Amino acid sequence: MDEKTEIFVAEKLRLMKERCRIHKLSLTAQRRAILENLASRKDHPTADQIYGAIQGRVNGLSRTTVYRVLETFVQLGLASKICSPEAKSRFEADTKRHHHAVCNHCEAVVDIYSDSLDNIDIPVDGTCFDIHDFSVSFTGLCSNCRDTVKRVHISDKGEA
Amino acid sequence: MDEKTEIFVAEKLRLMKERCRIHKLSLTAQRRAILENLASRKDHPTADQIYGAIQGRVNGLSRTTVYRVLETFVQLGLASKICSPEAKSRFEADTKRHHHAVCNHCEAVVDIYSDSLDNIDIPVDGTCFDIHDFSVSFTGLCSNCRDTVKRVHISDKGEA
DNA sequence: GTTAATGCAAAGCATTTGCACACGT
DNA sequence: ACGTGTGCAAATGCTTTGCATTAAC
Repeated sequence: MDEKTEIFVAEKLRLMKERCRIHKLSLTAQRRAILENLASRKDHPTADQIYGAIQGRVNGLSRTTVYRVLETFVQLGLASKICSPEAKSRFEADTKRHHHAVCNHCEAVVDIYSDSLDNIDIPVDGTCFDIHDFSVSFTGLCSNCRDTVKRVHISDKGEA
Repeated sequence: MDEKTEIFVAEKLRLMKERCRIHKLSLTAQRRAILENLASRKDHPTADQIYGAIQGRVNGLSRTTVYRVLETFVQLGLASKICSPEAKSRFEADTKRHHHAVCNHCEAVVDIYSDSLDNIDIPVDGTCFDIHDFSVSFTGLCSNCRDTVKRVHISDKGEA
């Protein structure tokens, strides 16, 4: 683990303490271990992969706890959840390029058509990825839910 | 079903016949019914929702077939698969805005950081969606797989 | 007639839930 | 002490698989 990662992990742990205090959540060994593992890796692990990585190190850690703790972290804005292609899928017949907006509350998906989104500049980055296609995913509240729901989660995107 | 949808469905069916002929796949009643249902709806149904919608209309249709046929459609470029928030999830500790590239072959996920992507113009469209955040998802081949794999699937994005 | 597709039932994973016990504050 | 978090085991839900049957070309 390089120095940069160590600093990142330390900062995450600090932030967790702060958020837990604010929301009156306990600082358990499991939460610490899970956050430490997640923050120190560069891949995008599933709950089960995190469980596999630390089950030896935390006495009697259960898979259930990993699932629950990760969900808590997402609520606290300490982690993000991204979806995986092997997952439960939705389908659509429209195969032209277009984009989606997903409601954080009711999980409705709406299509977005936009020339400007279709033509964004694709950055040629260092990963040597051979890009075939792309799409933009928006998250937020749909027109039905925006009036009903005050606040969906506690995250404060953009910092730390 | 309005006229525009009817035309879309008819065109999809035509395309299916063509693709099936090219790849020597059978034109079964199930495939027709599933494509017809998928193409005529504006939502983003799960396999199960499609099954529920047409199980009465096709004699003895099985859930398994719906799963298999949808997968075939994706391979043929007749449908797209999008991931759903209720699905198998991956997590990451980085909650700053960034983007992802997912390998079509090994399903690896790599992070992409780019100021230009972070600042794309968000179209103010007619859906009244209250957008909280967004990210861009790229699909293609990662640096490992690009050399190994010739062609991942048969889709030809951009037409039809 | 051959080859491919379907249906069924069972298996496989990922994830969630209920409840008793243990831990953090 | 109090309330919350955890572990366990069982349940749930989505998806896949094996194999015999049936249908398409």
